[in-house]
Amino acid sequence: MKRPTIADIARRAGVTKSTVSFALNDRPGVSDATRARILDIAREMGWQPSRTARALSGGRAGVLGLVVDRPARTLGIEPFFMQLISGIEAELSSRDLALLLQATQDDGAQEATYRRWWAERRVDGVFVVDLRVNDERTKVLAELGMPAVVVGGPEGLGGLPGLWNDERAAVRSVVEYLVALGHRRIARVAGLPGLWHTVIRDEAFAEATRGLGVVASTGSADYTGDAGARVTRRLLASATPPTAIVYDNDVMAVAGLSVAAEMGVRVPDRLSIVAWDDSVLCRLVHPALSAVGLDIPAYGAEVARRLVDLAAGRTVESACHATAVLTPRGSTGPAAGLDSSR
Amino acid sequence: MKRPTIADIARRAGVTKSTVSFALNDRPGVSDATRARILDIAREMGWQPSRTARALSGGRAGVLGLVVDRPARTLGIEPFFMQLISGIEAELSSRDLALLLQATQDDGAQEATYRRWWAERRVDGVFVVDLRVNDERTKVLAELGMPAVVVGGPEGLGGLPGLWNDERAAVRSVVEYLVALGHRRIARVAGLPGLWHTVIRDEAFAEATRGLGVVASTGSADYTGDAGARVTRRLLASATPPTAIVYDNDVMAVAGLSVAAEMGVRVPDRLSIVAWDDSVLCRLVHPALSAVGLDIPAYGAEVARRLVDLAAGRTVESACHATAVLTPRGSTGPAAGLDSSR
DNA sequence: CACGGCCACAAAACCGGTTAAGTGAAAAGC
DNA sequence: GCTTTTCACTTAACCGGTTTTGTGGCCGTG
Repeated sequence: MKRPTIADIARRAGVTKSTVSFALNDRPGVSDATRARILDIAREMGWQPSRTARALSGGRAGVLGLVVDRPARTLGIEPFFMQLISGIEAELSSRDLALLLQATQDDGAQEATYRRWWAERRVDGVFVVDLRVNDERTKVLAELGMPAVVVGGPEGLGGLPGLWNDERAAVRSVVEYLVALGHRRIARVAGLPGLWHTVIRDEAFAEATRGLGVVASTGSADYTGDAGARVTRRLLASATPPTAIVYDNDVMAVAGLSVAAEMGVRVPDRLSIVAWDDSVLCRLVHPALSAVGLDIPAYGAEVARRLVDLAAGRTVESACHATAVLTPRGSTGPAAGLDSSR
Repeated sequence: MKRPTIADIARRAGVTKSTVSFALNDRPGVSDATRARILDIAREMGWQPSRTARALSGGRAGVLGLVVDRPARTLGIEPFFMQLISGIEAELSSRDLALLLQATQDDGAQEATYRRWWAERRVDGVFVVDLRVNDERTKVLAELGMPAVVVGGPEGLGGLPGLWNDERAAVRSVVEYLVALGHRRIARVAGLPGLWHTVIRDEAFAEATRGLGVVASTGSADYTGDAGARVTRRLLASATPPTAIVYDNDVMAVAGLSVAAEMGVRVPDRLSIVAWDDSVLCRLVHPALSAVGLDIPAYGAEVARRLVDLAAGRTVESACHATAVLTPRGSTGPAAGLDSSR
């Protein structure tokens, strides 16, 4: 059987489409008796509003978009995204909105996707992730006047509202924790150099270690296990290896742990490891990794709420969401070696 | 500035909407000169078709849906889904289709989502993942007449077309590999009991080990690291511990490896470990895990092609996609202990 | 009693496309 | 030379809602 439309209901109820529409949308101008009758008929016929018709008429699609720019094979491994997505999802589905997902290969394709989506009126707004230094996307979005919320900040937002976490405070707490354990040679394995994310943590790390008598070094990687392993090997093979390494994500930290095992460097006796982005992964390995984490689904939900507001025409301010906290586990301990023997 | 519509183009070109529509859709009935003029104007004005208008008029949404039924926090950790999704995405975006994602909490919600999407004409079809024994979803989808392709099979498809991998052959190859290495006590740590996936592997494992003088045992888990660790502890603490364990996913295998390290059971000297679902995770740990894997993005792409065909009204047959292959790495080796000393 | 206001509903336009049916003029056919 | 066909385009309906404008009857009021 064909799906019922408001015209079908109108015919059965002996009224016109508009009356049915008013009744179904709880708007004044319909008598209680007629309204009740229409609602009954609608329920009986199993009517559901057509999303497309509403979208065409109302001018809003009821869909928010997310473009993720990672190669297919590495996309899966980082828990961050799926957790963010499921947080966003939970918020959206409770409001009867949908999430449109697209995985692209490069930044240019991402901008093209934004343009197309907006021109096609396919989405009411987008989430922007992986904010870069001098990010072209913010310009495109501002130019289009497309509602967008940046997952990140506070720098480089390009006029768009953002929601970020206090990276500086988190970095500081990690450094202080390690220094308290006696570590004086601390290395950091950073994520992709172009991301604001990385730049902010770089600065915060330099800042936090300054004046504490700490020899800080930063190695550049790209979030993949291979890069994390490579940098770790180099660090551990140096004449004065660090006694603690902080990794910019969990995947690299796990890779670093494996390299340590492979090179016979015992964790945490000889080397302490701290991972960013706490996830199941950190508790999966032995020893379990001390990690800096936060409630990512909650973060996603909050970001979603903001984009919903923005798409509905309300103004949204940029804000700091939370500060990630360190959960010490088996991979960190007192510094060993020369430093502690003094 | 407002987005241009075909009416705007028609006005500028001095023709009617329908002529513009014909011209833009490469349909006959328009002179070459007029067609060229219309195309020029459309390009100049930056016209893009409105998806919603097309969807309303044409009856198809240009969207395919995927409902994933995992708790937010565990969703992220398994690389399988993101890889599947990105494979699907790659295929869909090349055809200008979109993927609508929804994460639900229970199976009932999933059916409700299907009904709602279909009633709202929001999607043209759906992907069905995590097929269960006696899966209610297949009934609902058949009842709705909603195009759907099952990621899995060949059993329990409930009349829907499916695309699966040859689990039996893969299980057999793993068992034969381990037996060739001298293993006679092989354990399997299975995934969620309700999934067809699991049932088929259970049977295949029993079948493959039969008649080879192998003592086979299967422990039930749920894909989480915690469950994998728990079962592994139980297995290794028994009087006659297995010399090889096959895990139903990579996460549990990594957890198992950690438990072995924690209990002082050396891998692969005392225990060989094989993971299902090969991913970066397997190469991240030390020793790297021997794993059974396949090209999941390619699998996703093939599934997507099938659903696209089905949604376009073409008939689609169920089929076997591929057989996962074993990649031996550092976690497997010759069996040690009593068995090899004979 | 004439008037205005309000109520409940009808009529119709609109969103931006697609598509079936219709039309006038030129080209083809006998 | 007249009919028929073809071509190129127009008219108008349709998809399924929302929203603006119209309208007739009932009400209260001075």
